[in-house]
Amino acid sequence: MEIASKYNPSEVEEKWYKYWMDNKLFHSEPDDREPYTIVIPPPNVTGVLHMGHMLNNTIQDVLVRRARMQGKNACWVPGTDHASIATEAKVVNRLASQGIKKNDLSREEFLAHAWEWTHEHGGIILEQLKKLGASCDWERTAFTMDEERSESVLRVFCDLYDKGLIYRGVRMVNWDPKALTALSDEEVIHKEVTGKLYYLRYMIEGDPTGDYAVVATTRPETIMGDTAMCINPNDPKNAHLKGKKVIVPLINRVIPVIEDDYVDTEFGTGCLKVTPAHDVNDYMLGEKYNLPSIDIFNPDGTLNEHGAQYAGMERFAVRKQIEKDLETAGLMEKSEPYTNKVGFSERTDEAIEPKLSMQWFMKMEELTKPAAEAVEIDTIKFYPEKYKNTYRHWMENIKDWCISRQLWWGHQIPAYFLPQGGYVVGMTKEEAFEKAKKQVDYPITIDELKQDEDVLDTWFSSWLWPISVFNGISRPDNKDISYYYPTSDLVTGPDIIFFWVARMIMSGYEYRREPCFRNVYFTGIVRDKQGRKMSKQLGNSPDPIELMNQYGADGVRMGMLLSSAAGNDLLFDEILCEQGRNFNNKIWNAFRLIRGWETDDTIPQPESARIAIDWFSSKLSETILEMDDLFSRYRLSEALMLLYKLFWDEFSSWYLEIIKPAYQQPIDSETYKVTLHYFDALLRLLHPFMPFITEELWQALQERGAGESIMTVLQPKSGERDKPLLADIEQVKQVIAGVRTIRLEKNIPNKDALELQVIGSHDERYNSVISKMCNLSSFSSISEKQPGAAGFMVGTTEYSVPLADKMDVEAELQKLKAELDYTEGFLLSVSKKLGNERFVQNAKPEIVENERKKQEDAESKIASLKENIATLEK
RNA sequence: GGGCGUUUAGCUCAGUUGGUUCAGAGCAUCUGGUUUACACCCAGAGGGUCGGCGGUUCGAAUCCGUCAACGCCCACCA
Repeated sequence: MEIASKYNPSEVEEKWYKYWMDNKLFHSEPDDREPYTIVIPPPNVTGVLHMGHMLNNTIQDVLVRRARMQGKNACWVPGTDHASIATEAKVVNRLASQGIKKNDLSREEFLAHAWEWTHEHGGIILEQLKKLGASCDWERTAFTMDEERSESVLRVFCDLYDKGLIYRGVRMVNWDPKALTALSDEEVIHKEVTGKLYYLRYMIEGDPTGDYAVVATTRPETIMGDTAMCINPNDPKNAHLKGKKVIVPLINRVIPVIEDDYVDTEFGTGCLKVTPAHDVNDYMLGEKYNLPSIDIFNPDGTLNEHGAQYAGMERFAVRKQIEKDLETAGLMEKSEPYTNKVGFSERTDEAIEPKLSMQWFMKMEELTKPAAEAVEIDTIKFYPEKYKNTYRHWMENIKDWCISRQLWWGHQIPAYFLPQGGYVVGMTKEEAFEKAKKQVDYPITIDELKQDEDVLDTWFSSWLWPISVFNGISRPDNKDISYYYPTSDLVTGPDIIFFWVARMIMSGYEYRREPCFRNVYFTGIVRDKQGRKMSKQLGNSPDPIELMNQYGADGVRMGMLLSSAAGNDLLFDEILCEQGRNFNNKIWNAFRLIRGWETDDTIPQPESARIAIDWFSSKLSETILEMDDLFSRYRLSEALMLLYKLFWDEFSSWYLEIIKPAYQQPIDSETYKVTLHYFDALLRLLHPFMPFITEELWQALQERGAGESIMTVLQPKSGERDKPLLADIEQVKQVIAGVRTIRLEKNIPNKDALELQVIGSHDERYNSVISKMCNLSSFSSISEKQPGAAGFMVGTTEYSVPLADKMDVEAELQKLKAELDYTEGFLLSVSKKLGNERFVQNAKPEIVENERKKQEDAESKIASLKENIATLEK
């Protein structure tokens, strides 16, 4: 069979993915095995795959495939999120490009467009995940707005309402004037903005001298909403204002001066304008002192009728205009450059307007108790652990969650307004009607009930995800939820620890009385190699599909993993995908080599092959143990690197080179058989990381039955480890490397056989290996080094190769002297240590013993080095 | 303003309870090598005052203090 010298991923990837699908190898049903469950962090339904998804899903796939190969019943549930605000924004934009305004459409018409968009773009991302090799149970694909998940959301809403945990009320909320909706605190990003601090003059009412107070503010456009001025009662410099009234500039409205020690006397002039409708703190002052509240903004951020002459203008335009007008009127004392933090909408990047409005909220305090404890006592473990702090801090300072959004795309709130005020909450309109009839004492018809127009925050459906994907809300005792829940691992980014992770933990305890997962692995953020976040604007994000076409899915998976030290941001560099591709090729070619050998039953197994087999068996066991440890700590990057070295260095460069028969010679069948077995084991270890190439080669390794797959065979188990043998072979490698170095330095081609001489203790057992790897003509033990020989030391044993005329005495002397120098220095430091009585007394005996041995070894090494130098200098 | 984290080779990172020749890995670099699996390769080599300073200790990359730089999260000082 002729095999290409380069691995071509595109030929095999599609084939095997289809094979896995056709044979339903990703599908899971409850059985008596131990379950292993992951729910995917659902990507936006209309999103496209980016590098963050690549990383996240590669990790999940590695974990799932490994669990499956450990004999667990692995189930990875895929799905998508309706992403209320993001999707609605996209639909609005598309409509706008067609000249249609959202307001011109009815709710039903708009939703029809939104569903059309969803069906058009939805699921693309799931198809892209397939290209990556994701072994999701596609039969379980869920969508946060499909029937089942929607029912879960409504049920939970009604339930929490009945429990008194959901309430409706007027509160100061974060208002996004572009998206025209309220947002939760978590959706607001505070950014530093350089602006101005304006000092405004508020004339004192009835003061004959024309005296005034000066107020410092960053938002002069809100003066129309002022309903008081506040000073600190203990502030002597403003004491004269006590009990006075002042006049709001430009609009000449009279407002009282109130006193509260909230005011910082050091800031500005110590006078604070109070605008209860447009500032959170002012709102609290307003509540405390019963001040009127004047809302001067329309929902879109323009000024309303309270904006006087500025009505209809946009808020930032007003700021500029009012600055001029104040100057003209002589009411602007001064302005100075000022930097402060302003909240922006996470989605629209619009400056948030604090706004009083009627919204639905969820009480959080009760829910946090079991959730906070679970993480605190490691019932749910965080990797890396540092995020426990972040989590704890948020939990301890939690505020009620604003869950209503003034949008259409999402789960419409199941609350129904009654004709004469008030409302009822029910799963359906019919249910609500039944409740309404009991609640009111006047006759009503079902048509008089009007459902709340608002929808729920997207995260109100996501927070149920680990339960709702198994229908555990609507049918709490079903077979799936009982089997798969609690899920095992969650893989996600730390940026959604509050949005999602924390809330899932809460809902898990509220609805299942159990943790929703055992471990949370937080990935880092994918950045470019200069450390910049990947973004569309910068254009620094490679197209994952392109990458996979270029390097193969396995290559890209490896590239992602290699760069992702657990919990750190990763600086993605395409060169790592190249490394991944090269590794694929290495595996491919090792296979070609093995596959090309003819076997012969009649030839005996060479001694060197027998040693190599024993050694590699131990090496394999050792690696498997280390892998287990690394996986238990989610150090996937290191686990892969370990395998990489095992395959490339230990297996290819050492094992295969030792057992390799001479050119066009057959190999003994015993060695061949074991080698195939090792190769098989390596493929199985590699499979979670590189599913495609390992399946391709596993299938090619021997005849396989229909539907058989490497996916479902077990991981190799670690066996006996012969530690002395492992150590011996490391010595042997050093001897071989020593000879190779001599060849390189003296320019001796590999085909010229060399004589190797040894002075001192040497283990004869491995001579066959050394001879083969070094092309030796003879191996002899001598008592004194010959003058014309190049040498090296391994431990305290000296090896030398007689070179006759090729010898460069000067160079050899220099080398020896340098080594003598180093060893003498080393001996000095060891002796010093041993000469220190306190060391000998205090250090552990084995440490001291070790130092003694080091001393002896160094002394004997120095002796032989000196001897050699003397011989050469003759 | 508070909290957390990071700082080790040119780059990206390991380094568990302080002690084995502990200063490591991969990549990159340099040198030599192509009829005999793989140049997407093989063999070999160079490269670091472990961010600075101070302390504890017989002994510090590791523990403590302090400073610096960078990053992240949280916070109502207008």
